[in-house]
Amino acid sequence: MANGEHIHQENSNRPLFCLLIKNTWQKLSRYYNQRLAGFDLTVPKALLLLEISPGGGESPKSLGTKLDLESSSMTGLLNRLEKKGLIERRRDPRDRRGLLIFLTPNGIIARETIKSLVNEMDHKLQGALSPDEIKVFRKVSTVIGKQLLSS
Amino acid sequence: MANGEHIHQENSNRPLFCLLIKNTWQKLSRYYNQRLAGFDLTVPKALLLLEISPGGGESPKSLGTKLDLESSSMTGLLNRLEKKGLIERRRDPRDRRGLLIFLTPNGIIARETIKSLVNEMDHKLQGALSPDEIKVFRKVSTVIGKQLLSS
DNA sequence: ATCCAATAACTCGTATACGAACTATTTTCG
DNA sequence: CGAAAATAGTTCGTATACGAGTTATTGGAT
Repeated sequence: MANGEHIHQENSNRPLFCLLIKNTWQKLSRYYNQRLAGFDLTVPKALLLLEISPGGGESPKSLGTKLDLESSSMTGLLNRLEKKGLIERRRDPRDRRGLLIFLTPNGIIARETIKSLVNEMDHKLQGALSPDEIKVFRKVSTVIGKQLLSS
Repeated sequence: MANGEHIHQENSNRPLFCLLIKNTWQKLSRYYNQRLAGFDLTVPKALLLLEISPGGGESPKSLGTKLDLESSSMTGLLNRLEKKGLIERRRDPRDRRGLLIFLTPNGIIARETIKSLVNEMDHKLQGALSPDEIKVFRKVSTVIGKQLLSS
């Protein structure tokens, strides 16, 4: 009886946190990808485009920090966006190791489209939930992210 | 002024829902993967192993439904687990299109290890949050998942 | 000045996931 | 019964992400 299997009152019905979050992300991702497919875009590409300010001039490193992506992941994403003619890589004149990323005219257009599309979807989600619920959800997500780093 | 850009009071500082959830999942995933690496496992493999009851005898289809994975994704996962000697595929005698999945003795051992490891991690997370917060978080996650299907 | 550590980006190999197309069965129906 | 539709798994091509290792460049320490 004291063998530990009743110490935490068993997750019985509840799915593991891990699976819950994985599934939420997967569903959200599929949903967004469907809607972005018409523009020949995907969630990661769209999120990156949104992160590049129309003025441009940020390094892949800096963008990767904002999106929490490794540099090797950035390289691939930037390659695909460059091939589609939405962004441009330029050498950083002040540090020739680095690059500066700029949106092309088409990239700027795409970004605007994505922006309203994603905002609309965010808004729809918020309509289905109370402000309090959203607040708690945001807080818990943040806590999870931070909590994991310190253990 | 009435041009719509102030209708929803701008997400100003808040990251988009999409990015928030993506980042939460990514961080969680990295964290779990690090801890599972010692067993030469990964999150998707671990979640699948947990889903196979020690008695076995479920089809890939059914397991895929529980994990919300396409059959093509299941094939790959099962291949990797089979190669590692943790599961076994058997023909379903009652429907020769189908398969039945069983844990090997090593698979059963691995599953037990994962189980306590994952429960422990779940527990730790729950310790950092209030029961109410967890409840709301679970609810919102569920709502998001369901909401997206119906639009 | 020179040598070594740090940094930015890239390459490579692997795992994950999807969708579309294909194969082998089974089921359904005319 | 026998053809057509449905179903289970697989294969294939693509996108994403990681980590380890590589190259080029910069910066620091001596």
